[in-house]
Amino acid sequence: MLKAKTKNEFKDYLLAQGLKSTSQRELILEEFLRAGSHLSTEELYLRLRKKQPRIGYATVHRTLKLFSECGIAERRHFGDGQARYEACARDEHHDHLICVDCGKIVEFEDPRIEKLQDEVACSNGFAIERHRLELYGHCQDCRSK
Amino acid sequence: MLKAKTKNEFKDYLLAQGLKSTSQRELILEEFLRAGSHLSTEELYLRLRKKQPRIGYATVHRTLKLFSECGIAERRHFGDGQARYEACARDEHHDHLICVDCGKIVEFEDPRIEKLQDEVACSNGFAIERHRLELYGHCQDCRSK
DNA sequence: GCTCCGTTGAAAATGAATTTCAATTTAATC
DNA sequence: GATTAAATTGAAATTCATTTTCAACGGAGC
Repeated sequence: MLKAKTKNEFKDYLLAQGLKSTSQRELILEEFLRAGSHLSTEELYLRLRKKQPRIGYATVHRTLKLFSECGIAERRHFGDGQARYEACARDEHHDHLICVDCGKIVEFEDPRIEKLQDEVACSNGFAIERHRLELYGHCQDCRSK
Repeated sequence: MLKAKTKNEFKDYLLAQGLKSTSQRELILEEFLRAGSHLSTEELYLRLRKKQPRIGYATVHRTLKLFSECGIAERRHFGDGQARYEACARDEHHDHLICVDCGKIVEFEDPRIEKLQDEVACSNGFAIERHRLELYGHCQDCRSK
């Protein structure tokens, strides 16, 4: 199962860095994987509080940072002022469609676009490391309301 | 001249909104147009202070907000934690190449990419309003160092 | 000039992200 | 299981950019 694999990955990372495995870290990873993507620190914190009211915001924040350091999560900004974290499968990449009305986020990937990006970068003398593509608009549901 | 046109545009906008034309607003627009794009509030504020030491940060901030309301400037985030404003020619659009080493920002546009974006959005039921495409990498200069 | 009302600038407030620090917990070692 | 060194936790404080407040000021119509 994917989640179990990710959990092991995380433990390995902690071990390798001389960091410790704690009940909070396990709980946060568990909930992060369960909750689905694009959560803000605040949102994850509130969800966690329901299960473990004594957990601290700082711990959630630090643990999410750990996740992104070890490649389990990626930090993103979609323009509402909060950072959001999404679980990332290794070696995969996708971009986002964001509904400006309801906030829905849809993931997509398109190799043709990626190819053109490389082309453009190359002709400007750049070697691309990463990119960000976000399409903002109105989703089907919101348009038919 | 383009700058003069933009200045008139701004005055018209102020008039239309029942807002006032002030020496600060003129000065800020002047310097904004002179300074070239992708400035943060802080950077523009510091430049302005050299010419008019009594100008306030809040005024610069509010005026930049005005610019983006009336279509003279666009607000962007490139991931360094500060908003940046760029002068925008009407009906034009471009994307950005950002060097992760030296911070250089290069603008580009590619209709082929735009077309594919529309395609993707459409097939997901979205009507695009705007998009953001940023390519992060290493520029020629930084790679040859 | 007078008056109304928008603007300014300094300071305070906000909001998210991050850091501090004393108390606690982990995990390696005895 | 006890000891110990080092990492972690959570509450509170801090930081940093952004935004708002408010009293003094200034623009524009009368």
